[in-house]
Parts: sequence; C-alpha cells; structure tokens
Amino acid sequence: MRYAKGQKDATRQRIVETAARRFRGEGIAAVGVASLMADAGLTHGGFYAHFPSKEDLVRDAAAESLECTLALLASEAEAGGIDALITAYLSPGHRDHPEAGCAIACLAAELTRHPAPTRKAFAGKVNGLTALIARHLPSGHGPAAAALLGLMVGTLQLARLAPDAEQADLILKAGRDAARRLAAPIPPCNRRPEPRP
Amino acid sequence: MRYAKGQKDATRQRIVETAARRFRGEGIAAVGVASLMADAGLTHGGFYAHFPSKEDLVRDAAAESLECTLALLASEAEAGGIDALITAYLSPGHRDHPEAGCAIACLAAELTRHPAPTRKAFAGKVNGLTALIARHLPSGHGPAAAALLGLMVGTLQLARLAPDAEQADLILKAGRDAARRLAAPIPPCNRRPEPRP
DNA sequence: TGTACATCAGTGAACGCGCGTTCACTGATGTAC
DNA sequence: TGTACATCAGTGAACGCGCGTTCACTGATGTAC
Repeated sequence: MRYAKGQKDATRQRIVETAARRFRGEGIAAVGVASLMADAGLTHGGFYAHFPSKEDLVRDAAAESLECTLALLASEAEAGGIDALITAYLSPGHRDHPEAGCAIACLAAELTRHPAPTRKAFAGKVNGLTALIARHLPSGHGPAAAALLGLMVGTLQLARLAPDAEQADLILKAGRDAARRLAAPIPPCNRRPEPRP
Repeated sequence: MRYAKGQKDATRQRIVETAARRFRGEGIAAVGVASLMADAGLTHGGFYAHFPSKEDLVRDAAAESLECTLALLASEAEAGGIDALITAYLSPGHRDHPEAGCAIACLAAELTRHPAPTRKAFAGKVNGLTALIARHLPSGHGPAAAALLGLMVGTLQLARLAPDAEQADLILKAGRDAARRLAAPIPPCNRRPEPRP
C-alpha cells in the first residue's frame, strides 16, 4: 500500500512516543523492538525503515520524554513559580506514573551506560531542565539548580522504591519541604550557621 | 573434586561480590549468569547449586552492595559528622567508580521494576541508610534525612551523566553545598522566608 | 594402615526463547502516457 | 479519461547470538570397614 504524504513521519512519531512511554515504564533493555512495534500497531521488520538501530530510537525517545517533562514543568513554574514546579514533580501522581513522567528519574542510571551520542543528547536536555529551574530561583541561587533537580530526581526514586504508599508519601513530603528550603533565599543571619555540638 | 569445609560458602560469597560489582557497573539486565560465573572463575552450570534463580542473586548482591556503602558512610560520619558523609558521597572518586559505590544511584530505578521480594530487601537497606543520616542530623531534622539521601543520589547521577569532568565537578560542588544547607540547623529567622517578588 | 565407597562442588552440553537486524516481497497509490 | 507502471511504507520469514535454566556427569576427598 502507498500512503498519504506525511504518513511516514506520523508513524515514526508514533514509534518514538510508544518507545518514550515504554522505556520509562519498563527500562530500555527490557523493551524489545518487536514488542515495541507491535505496541505501535506495526510489525518489527519495518522498524529499520525509520531508524538505523535501536540505539537511535533510544536517543530520540529519551530526548523526547525529557522535552515533554520540561514543557510541563515550565508551564507549572510559569503559573506558580518554583513552588509549583516542586509540588508537581514530587507529587503522588508523578510517583505512580513513571511511564508518563521524568525520564531522568527512570533512565538516568541506565543511560549513563549507553554510547556517548545517546548520553550527550540526553545530557543536553537535562541542562535545559537545570536552566529552567535556575530561572525560577532567587538571584544568586543559580548553581543550586542542579542540586535541586538532583534532590527531586533522587527523592522521587526513593519514593518509588518504598514498599508502601504511606512511607512513599512521607518521602515525597520530606522532599518537597527540603526542596523549598533550597529554593528559599538565604537570609543574612543564616550565612554562617554555628557548628553543631 | 571434594572441597574443604566452608569452601562452598566462600564460593557463594565470591559470586555475590562479583555480581555486586558488575551489577552496579553495568546494570543488572546487562550481566548474564554465564559471564558472571566466568568472572568468578567458575562455569555457568554451577550457579544453580548456589541460587535458585538469578533473581535471588540480584536480591543478595543488591543488599550486600548497599550494606557495604552503609558501613563506609557510617565510619565517615563517625569520624567527621554529616559533612564528612556528604563529602565522601559527592566526591569525584565516587562519581568515577559506580561499580564500587552506592547501589541506589546505580540500581534504584532498575530495582523498582523487579519482583516485590527483591524490592523490599533493597528498600530495607535504604531505610538503614536513611536512619544513619538521620542520626547525624541536628535534632528535629529527622524527616529531612530521606530528602538529603535523595539529593545525594540524584546529584551523583546527574554528575555521572555530565559530558565532561568540568561540568560534573560543578554539579558535585552544587550538591555538596546544597546538602550542607539541608543538614544545617534552621535558624529562627529563616522559619518564614518572605515570598519572592 | 589400606582399600572401597559415598559425597557433592563444580563441569559443560543442551533446552527453548527472545533479542537486534536483514531482506525478498506485497500491494495500494500517485504519476506518465 | 483509461491504462500501465514506478514508488515505497509496511510485512513476515530467517539470520546468528546470548539469555536463564536443566541435567547427566566428573573426580577429589572424607568416611566406613
């Protein structure tokens, strides 16, 4: 069958979006090309008409995932500042739906072991997220943006690991409180905290 | 050949330690039983004399990894308080040697997708690490321990993802600074920061 | 003390299976005449 | 306008390979006589 103009691009996009969801939900190594294509309503043979290799799809899907999260968090921050961004990231909804959430929390460790082009493409998007956070931090807090992102990523992972919802909720709350402390301006009287006993 | 008493236990321990190192370095899915046994100086057939399945090894190896990190960080904290623990965790050495470092940073996301017994065994050890941190925080900061651990885990992952050493160093530094801010006592004048403009 | 035997940690061939990738093919449509 | 043909997105069988797991076997040693 011959297809309407633009159909191939639409199919490719569908593969990327399916992959983006499944990689986050199941891990990259656990999702095979054949199963992925079936999920997108296609047979596995056609995959290589769209991508030179699975690794190329990984790069596109990981980048696309994070792009999506970036846009979502940007609109949160636009509307409610850094507090809204923190609340959205460390929410029960985000904890319970990794397949639709931040790719860093799901895939950062796995991507660290992927080839340099994949890693670099992803790292570039991570920088975009760090920059978004920095823009919504009080002036002078710029360098803390990476740590705040790290806090949110790590805490979300810990919450997902917790064996019951109650403990997971406590971890999320601790993360939100700590994140807000980091995002708050440093008052002059806290510049040199006295040493603990 | 028949072996000296205790030899089987020693072999099992060697398999666990080899697995603990390789899982952290390469990811669980990427390390096969045959390759692992060869690395431990054995043939793959003997594996099932020690473990009912690969998943049982995963559980033991993940727990053992984290136990090891817990002991190391406990002695750091014993000697130099929470600051020393933070410095050790967010150090270039830790960043550059995931195979010998914290299993949470390497494996948390992957373990989230493993069967409940594996997840629970690991989560128990994570709680031990959270408790260690809580013990070295100022009184009243207990709940922040999970967030501080999350910050260290997430920031280490971001540093490992950074494409060059320079950027990775900056991320580690931002993490250390933020972690110390979280670990510092809250001064009365900072309890209610004024809202940002 | 010397010999026959039971033990059992470790060996290595084999199992079915799913992986990533290749390739000859299909067949509906747009284009040329 | 009607017919022949070129295009090409998608199909599905096949490739070699490594996976987790099973199992009949090996052979050095501890034990029984």
